[in-house]
Amino acid sequence: MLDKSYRPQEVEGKLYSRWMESGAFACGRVESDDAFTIVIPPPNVTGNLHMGHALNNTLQDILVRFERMRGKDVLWQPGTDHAGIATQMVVERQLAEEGLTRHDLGREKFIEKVWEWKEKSGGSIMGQLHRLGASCDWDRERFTMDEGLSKAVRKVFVQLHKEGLIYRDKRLVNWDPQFHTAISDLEVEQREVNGNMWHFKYPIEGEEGRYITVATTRPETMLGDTGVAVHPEDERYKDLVGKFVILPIVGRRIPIVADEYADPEQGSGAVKITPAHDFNDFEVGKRAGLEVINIMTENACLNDTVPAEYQGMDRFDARKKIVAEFEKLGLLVKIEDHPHTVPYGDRSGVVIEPYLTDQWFADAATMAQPAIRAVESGKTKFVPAKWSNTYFDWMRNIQPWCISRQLWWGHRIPAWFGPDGMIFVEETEEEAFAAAKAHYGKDEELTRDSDVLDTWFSSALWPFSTLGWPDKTPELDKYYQTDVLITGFDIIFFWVARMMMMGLHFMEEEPPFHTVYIHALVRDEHGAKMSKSKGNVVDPLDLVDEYGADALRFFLSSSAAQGRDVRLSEQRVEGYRNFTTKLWNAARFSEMNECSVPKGFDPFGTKLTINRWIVGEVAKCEAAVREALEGKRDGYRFNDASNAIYSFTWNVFCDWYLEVAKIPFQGDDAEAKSETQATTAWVPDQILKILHPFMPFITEELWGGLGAERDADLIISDWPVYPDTAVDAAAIEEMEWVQGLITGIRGVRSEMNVPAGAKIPMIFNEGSDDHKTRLESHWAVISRLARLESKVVDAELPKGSLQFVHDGASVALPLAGAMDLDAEKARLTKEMGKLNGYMTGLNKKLGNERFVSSAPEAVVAGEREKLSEAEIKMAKLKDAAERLSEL
RNA sequence: GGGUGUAUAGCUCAGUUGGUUAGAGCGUUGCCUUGACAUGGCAGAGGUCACAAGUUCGAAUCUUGUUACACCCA
Repeated sequence: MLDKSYRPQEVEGKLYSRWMESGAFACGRVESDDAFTIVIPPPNVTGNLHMGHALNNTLQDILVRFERMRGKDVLWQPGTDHAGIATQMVVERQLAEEGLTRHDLGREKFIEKVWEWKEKSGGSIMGQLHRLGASCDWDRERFTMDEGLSKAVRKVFVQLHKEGLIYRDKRLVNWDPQFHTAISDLEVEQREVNGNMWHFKYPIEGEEGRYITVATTRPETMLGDTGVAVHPEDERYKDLVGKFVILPIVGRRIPIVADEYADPEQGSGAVKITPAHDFNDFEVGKRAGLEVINIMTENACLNDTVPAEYQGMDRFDARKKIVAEFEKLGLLVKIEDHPHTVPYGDRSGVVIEPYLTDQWFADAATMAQPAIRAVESGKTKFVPAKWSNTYFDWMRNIQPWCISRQLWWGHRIPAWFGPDGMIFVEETEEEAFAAAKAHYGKDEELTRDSDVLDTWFSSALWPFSTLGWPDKTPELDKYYQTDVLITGFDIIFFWVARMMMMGLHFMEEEPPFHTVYIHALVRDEHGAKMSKSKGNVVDPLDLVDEYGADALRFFLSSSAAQGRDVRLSEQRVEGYRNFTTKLWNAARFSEMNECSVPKGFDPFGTKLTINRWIVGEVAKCEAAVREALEGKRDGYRFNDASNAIYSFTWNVFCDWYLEVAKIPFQGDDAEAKSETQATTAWVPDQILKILHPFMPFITEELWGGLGAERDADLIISDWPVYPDTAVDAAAIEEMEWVQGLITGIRGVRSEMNVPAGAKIPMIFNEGSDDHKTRLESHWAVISRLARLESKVVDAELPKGSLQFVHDGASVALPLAGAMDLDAEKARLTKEMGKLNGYMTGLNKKLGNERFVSSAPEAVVAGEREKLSEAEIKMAKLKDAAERLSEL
């Protein structure tokens, strides 16, 4: 006998271990050519499970479990990425506690330390996914720094380099002065700050007393100015173009140039040009042939190109000193408040410095072309489709991708420098030496590039590197192209775009997935983004502890409507916990009534209407869930799927079927009883199957706990397939009629304050023969659920009855002296008023010549039908009202 | 500044190609400890579908504009 309620804490761990040990999660378990593959968006190895992961992985698990039950060979590929900066930070912080820096250890020792950390505490998020029930193929777990994946990285780098798609260049990059590394545009956060605009006067050479005023938000960079630009059309400065200014403090003679970058409307219309420290200035400098003077060190302090008293100074201290100096010199015109955006490193949180260095770049613009075409042609489609615009926008304006990082932790760039600076890019040191020998004609000493690659470079290979590429493995053959990538919109650029580029380039132009499903952000209950600084972060594992993994999962999937953020609501999670209780108790009911599915039971050949009806409802529910999860129509609709199984289970099966089934259970018709017992056991089995992808734990527990003999765990059982004959439309219509009658009686009773316990008689008039047959055959159900004591058909109405109309028949509940006449009159009047409004609308519509002539025939006929039904109802209500008035 | 969205019941949200008396969950009100379940049952109240114009026989749904909010990019 089942306990009174479901206790997730006691079963989740046990079931998860059993699934893992049984090999249920493993790919290749079934012989099938039909593969279904999802690669997990690899979380940071330093990461912890947050709500976004919970949503992301719940959705993946739903599809994976669904397709697994449908007999596909499913691979859900798990793993983590090595998170260059984040991981290096974690380990450096540990070292700092011992008073050490990574430089004290040296590169090799430090990397050893990182690996130690990774083995000991990295990837804890993978274990946290177990708590959610994620059915990944854990035996295949990968890490972007694994040897196999590193081999893929080297091969890709070398090949792209040979194809000219990776090159070394001296360009301005986003420099993180804390981590001493370049970062990509995407790792820079533009923050709105309330800054200032300083206006400085620069004296014109040879024109005593004449100045040109420039405005800047970054005074300290003036030390690196090598020009002043004005707009070529700007009349104010036309005569100055070609002349020079003497840069204050520095004393450098720098030209005034004409360039359209200078905006005459902005400030004074003249702009100082610092090519080494500003992206726009760099371009102007290139056009005008200006000198490029780097004035900073990698710490963003001033270097020895600046006057001695500034050397070694921090950039922000220098700013103050420069401004003070200008003021002293009488060259400070004014200081304005000026809100503007400032670039910050998303990891370090410090202001990013445009910095001129040698870096490796990938030619993203070229590689983006096939990736754009793949989405344009529909080879890969985004769900919701609107995200393809975001993708296109970015891809069409893509900048060179800076792929080198001045870190120690990561894939070291396979490039070696010869004594003369010649670069040899090869997969191994031996090959590099061989190449050098071929080049120089003798052995030469080579130094390996000390930089590593951007983490996303290796993540971009994830859909094929995890399958064994560059080796031609059977897995690669079978599981690539993967099916759907499920991820958040925030990494469309970081990851999706780059996987597309790499996949298309290295996998014979086959994109890595046919569908990209972009899910929403999980916000807090007030709709605010969750963040550590706000302190509104909810730990999904706390919710799992309290309500069970199934409740959290169901909340997430039922909230995952396309294109809308998920607002966390603990109350709703609780509601889905209640749903598990409901399901549990339905199973208990089945058990208490000794229900089981006998051998040879044919659910589609039942005799009783109630059974034919519920079997059809099961089939309808299955179809709704399947269509929503197949994703063929409108992408994946997790909320629709969840809601379909939820409302079938609760509002159809529990609320109606189980109540109705009590009749045969308590009656003497042995045949009816046994058929209903079989059905009452069969339906929950179907619910367990259909619900399993969403709520894997309780469904598996009930599957094993209902005393039935099972061939296999639910997780690997077959998804149900029903014949077309499963839906008996006549049975459904009949039961809906019965339900409508019961609901009608209950409504009138409740509204007229008939005591809930009172059993009352019913007079049923003017019904069709079908109605009468139904009334007769379902009387036991109707009388029980509507609490009726007797029925009379086509009889004289006694004075004082509650009345309503059901499907054209008149239903009266005689209460004799017990009823409140005025209340009943008021009720009927209200009812007629409502109906009248409805009929007015219909009449107006049907009276409109143009509606009748231009609307489809079926629509017009439908409206006529509605009207005639309403007219019949109205006539009967009027009768009832008149009869009341006679009293 | 450019772009993309969103606006439907007190709250959170569904509403697929234009044809419903506009739905759900939560909350709320009344009744009910009825032999699966009070983490429950039954019934009810609650909406000018942001605003304005337009297309159409017909608009929550399509078009345009306005307002508010959100996000992305500069």
